[in-house]
Amino acid sequence: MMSNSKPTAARRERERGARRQLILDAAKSVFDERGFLNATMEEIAERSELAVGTLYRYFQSKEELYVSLLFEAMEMFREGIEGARGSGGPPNEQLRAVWRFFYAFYREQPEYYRALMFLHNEGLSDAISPGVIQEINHRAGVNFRLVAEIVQSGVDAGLYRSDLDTRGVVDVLWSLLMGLVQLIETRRNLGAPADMLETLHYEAFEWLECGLRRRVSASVRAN
Amino acid sequence: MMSNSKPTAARRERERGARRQLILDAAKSVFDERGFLNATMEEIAERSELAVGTLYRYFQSKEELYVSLLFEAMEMFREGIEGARGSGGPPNEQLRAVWRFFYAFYREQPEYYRALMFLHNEGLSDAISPGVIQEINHRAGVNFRLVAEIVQSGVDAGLYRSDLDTRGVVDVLWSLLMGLVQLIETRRNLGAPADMLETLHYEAFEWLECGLRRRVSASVRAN
Amino acid sequence: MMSNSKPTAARRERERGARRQLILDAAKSVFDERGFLNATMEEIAERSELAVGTLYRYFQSKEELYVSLLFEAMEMFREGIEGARGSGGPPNEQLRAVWRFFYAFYREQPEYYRALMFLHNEGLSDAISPGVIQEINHRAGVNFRLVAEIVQSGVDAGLYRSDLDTRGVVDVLWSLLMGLVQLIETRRNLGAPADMLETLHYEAFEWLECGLRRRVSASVRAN
Amino acid sequence: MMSNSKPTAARRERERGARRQLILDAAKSVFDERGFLNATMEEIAERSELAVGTLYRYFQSKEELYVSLLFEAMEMFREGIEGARGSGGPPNEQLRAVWRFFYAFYREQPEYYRALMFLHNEGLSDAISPGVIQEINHRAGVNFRLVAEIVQSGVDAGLYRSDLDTRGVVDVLWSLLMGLVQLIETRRNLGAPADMLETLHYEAFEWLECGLRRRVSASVRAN
DNA sequence: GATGAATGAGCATTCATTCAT
DNA sequence: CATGAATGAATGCTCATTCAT
Repeated sequence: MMSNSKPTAARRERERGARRQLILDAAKSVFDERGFLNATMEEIAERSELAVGTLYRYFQSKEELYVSLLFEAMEMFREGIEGARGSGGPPNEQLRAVWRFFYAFYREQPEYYRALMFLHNEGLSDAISPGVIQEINHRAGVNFRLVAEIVQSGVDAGLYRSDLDTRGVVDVLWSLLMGLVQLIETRRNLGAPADMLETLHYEAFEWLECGLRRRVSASVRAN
Repeated sequence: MMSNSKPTAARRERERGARRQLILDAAKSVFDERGFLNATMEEIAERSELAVGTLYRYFQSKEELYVSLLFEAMEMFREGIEGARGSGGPPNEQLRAVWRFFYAFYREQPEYYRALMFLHNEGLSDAISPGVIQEINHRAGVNFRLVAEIVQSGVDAGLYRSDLDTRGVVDVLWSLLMGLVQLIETRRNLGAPADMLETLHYEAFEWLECGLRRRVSASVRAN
Repeated sequence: MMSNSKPTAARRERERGARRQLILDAAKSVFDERGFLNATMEEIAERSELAVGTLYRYFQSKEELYVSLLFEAMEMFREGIEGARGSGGPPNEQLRAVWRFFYAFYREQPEYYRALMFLHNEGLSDAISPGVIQEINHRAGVNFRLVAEIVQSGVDAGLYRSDLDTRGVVDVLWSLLMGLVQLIETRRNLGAPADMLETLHYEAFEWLECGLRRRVSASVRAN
Repeated sequence: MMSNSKPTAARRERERGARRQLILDAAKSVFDERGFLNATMEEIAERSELAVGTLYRYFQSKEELYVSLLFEAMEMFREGIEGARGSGGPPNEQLRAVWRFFYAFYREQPEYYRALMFLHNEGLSDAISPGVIQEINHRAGVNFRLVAEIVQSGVDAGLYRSDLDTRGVVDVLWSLLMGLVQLIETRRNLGAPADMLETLHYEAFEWLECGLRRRVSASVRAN
């Protein structure tokens, strides 16, 4: 019976988590609407119905708040990847499913991709606590590893070349994804024709995936 | 004959061009050192030994000045691509040479890549005159077309699949390049291990290029 | 009999005093390290292992906490003065001993001098409870009176001029001390040469003390 | 004839100086009313009818603006000292005149004394350009030297002891002045009786000055 | 055309203090 | 009594851009 001897501590923990999420939700909507630079901490505070100072009790800086959005994004990535992996199909199909998920996720939540690109800013780590950076690195590592395991299972199944650097394959897949997103958005930004992302996205995968496969007989070589 | 009826006009034109270049050179060095956000128009003015106001007679805004750096970058890209194409080797070698050039150019002038990524910023066109955007689009189009012609020549030579969307191939190559650069720089930024760009870069091309080739006999298909 | 009718009350009193001292000790070390402006109540709370709110149950404000450090400083002054007085030497030696003590105390605990100078801030009394101000005034009065008694004993012994305003003498001594400290620290702050405090301090006393003495015969007068 | 070839440059220089003085005047009145901490750059801007940004084109920081007030204060000190020196009286009278001037100046412009005490703040130099610190040091040096020359002339006249460290004498005089000001203002601040500054100020000088004099015959010595 | 002094809106961040538990 | 999360007002400073000369 003598259970929950510290009811306050537990509730506090819960409330802290809830409030943190409240801020993150407000932040997501503001950053989404205005972009990082034009977003103001004041608006985030208003939208979360908290005081500005409270935001800073949960996040060290505007940058840290922005980057913290990636925690949930990466969690969703993980779920998507595990979903693709758990589908039970052959490894190449799993990989294709991951790729499709990446694309679908981008269409649904493009702002997360902007936050991902934000990580590219030099000197970012000055504004963010080491713990957050560590967490980002950790989650990214987990996700990359999950996809690498799919590739590895393709190798094990004799489907992919046995000399593949599976981690490198994932890096390349990810790079291709981010690069495509960037290209398409840049074109739209500059008013250049930017159609066909879907097709391009699909084909790019096929081309790349082809290079991973084990050859039964040589393909045509010009030299 | 050789009409020099307007010597002043000609000289003026020349001086204007020289001064414009002066500004661009100063801008490049400042943006390079400080990044776009931390660079100030005042420092660029000082370094070009011109007045701040003069900068605005040549460039509509800080953004336009930054983006204008891409004119020369794209010219260098063009030269690199034409160099690869003029090497006389087979199309796949030409393509590989282009890819190597991209990499080498990044190593030498990484700041141009940052300016390229800058184009991704939403709402950028508000700060830039249409002419500049047009010029960027034009030059990009030229370069993409040049590479696409190499791919096409590969198709014509029976080396690449005849159903290739050559323009799409170039988009994918370019996306892969930019994505890799971004990934590597992000990792460095976050203190994550970020070695092996060179190898990765090389392999990524091989994998991708493989998917472009015409198949003599089918490779292993799992399903 | 030994009434322990209110053991809790007594213990409470003791605990309250101990906790108060705990806070003062933490405050001293924080103010010492950071200075008044850069010190935060939060850090003081952490270092005393108490909650921020608790600090405010003992001290009305940050200012009051800072100024309250002077209680112990003034107690130490009192001990120093009484030590000098109890040495049994002639009054002028006692006075010199006081002066030496002032100097030694500054060398050991310069932060107390900063708190003393802090009293100079206009509008300070708004942030401090009257009781604390009263206590400061009281202790200062006691100390000044003690020194004044030494001067008076010098007068009584025929050593010092009989028309001396002994209280004024002490004011001047104290002012000279504080002024010297300020001058030396300002010079150090501005990177100006600031040597010789010790010598200066010593000589200043001799010059001043000389003016207090009863003249047996006139000294040279120029006019 | 060909005179004033650069009238614009000259006028600009003049205007810059005038505007700088405008700011200093506004700053003096605001700092005077509110004290350093409660003064805001915005109010100084309003009162000088300039934009906030303009203030920062003339002064690097709020601190630098405050401290720059001392330029004019020190100039007034210099004039006062030279006036005392030029009075033609004997050295001790000149010194007394300097002392009286110090006192009068404090009564008229007590805010300058607060700025002088401000120099005591640790870490001040971080907020002030080296040039300003240098200038402060320079002007202070000039003034101290001028007073030291008076003392020296007293020594030369056989009035003061020949073993005097004249520079030290001035340091002590200055310290005594600042210490007295501080003591009196502290007392007023704490509601303690703080009368008699004038008398005290006068007597302090007499006592101190006495110690500088050459003795014709020994005064009473107790030991 | 060139100049460069002036502009001034805009914003992240701090921290002493409160008060519900 | 102790707690410590929440508050939110308050402010120094930047810097792209303009425009009178």
